[in-house]
Amino acid sequence: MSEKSGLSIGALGKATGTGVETIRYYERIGILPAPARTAGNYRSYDMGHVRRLGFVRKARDLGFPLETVRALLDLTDQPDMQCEKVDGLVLEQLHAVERKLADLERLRTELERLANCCRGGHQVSDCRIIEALFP
Amino acid sequence: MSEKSGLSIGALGKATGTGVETIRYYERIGILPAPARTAGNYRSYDMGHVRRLGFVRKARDLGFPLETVRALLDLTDQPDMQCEKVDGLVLEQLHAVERKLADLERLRTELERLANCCRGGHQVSDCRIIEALFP
DNA sequence: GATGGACCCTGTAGCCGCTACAGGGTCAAC
DNA sequence: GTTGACCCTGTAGCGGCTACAGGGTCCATC
Repeated sequence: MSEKSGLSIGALGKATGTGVETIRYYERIGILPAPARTAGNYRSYDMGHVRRLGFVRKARDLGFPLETVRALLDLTDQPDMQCEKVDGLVLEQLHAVERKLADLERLRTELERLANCCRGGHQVSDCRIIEALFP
Repeated sequence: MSEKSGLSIGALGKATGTGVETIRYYERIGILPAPARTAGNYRSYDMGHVRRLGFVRKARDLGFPLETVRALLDLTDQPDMQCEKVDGLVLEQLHAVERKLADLERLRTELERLANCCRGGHQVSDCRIIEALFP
């Protein structure tokens, strides 16, 4: 992989903390453009790919679904657009996270109650957790 | 569906708030035992099924993975066992929920920061959100 | 007894975002 | 020339459903 300083898929993976299979997957679904190939048919990535994949990783780490990542990438490809849409996508994701947080907090409360209603030492036939789970 | 007062799959679904396809799926993977059949090959459920599926629904609503639900069901089928295992499974799920909560809270903080660093009115080429997402 | 519509049956494929093979090819070092 | 690390394509699997397609059954109404 030394033709004109391109990165191999493994090197790109290391540079961005992404698995090789994931990179190929991103290419297949059009998140990452297909790179040039070497004579031996190896993928050869440039710095644009590193940057783009880094963007994808960060957005994914923030929980953005791939479709939203795709939309964000489309926006970065149109630098003259107004950026309200970017803002909207981020707020939408923030609200999604807040909804999930609220759901999980309810869940935690329920599970704490459940855990406290029986602390072992019984037979299953007598266990209040099991009782509580039956409707 | 009036042979000996059995419930049809649709009736069981309504009684437990479960989709018909989901019930068939639970049967396929062995979460719900296969019921009797009518002369016309319709599934015919009894009160044991209603109770068991209700249990599954409640556990699923609490976020228990199906494999854990299966383990809980196995325990209810052995009423003479000590119930420490039940307690353990609940605590494990509680901890899983707490881990997810911590992750999501970090995410929310990040997203709030991101949302506040640009409030529209720019061009995408100038947008600090996009900037912040590039590594 | 014919018809219509609501329900049911099986089997298979799709969703998301990867991940893990199988069965091969390529490349650099020794 | 042989090892061993990497790469290639293609396909299948994960969890937990959900959505068909292409049929069969049941019951009420005419």
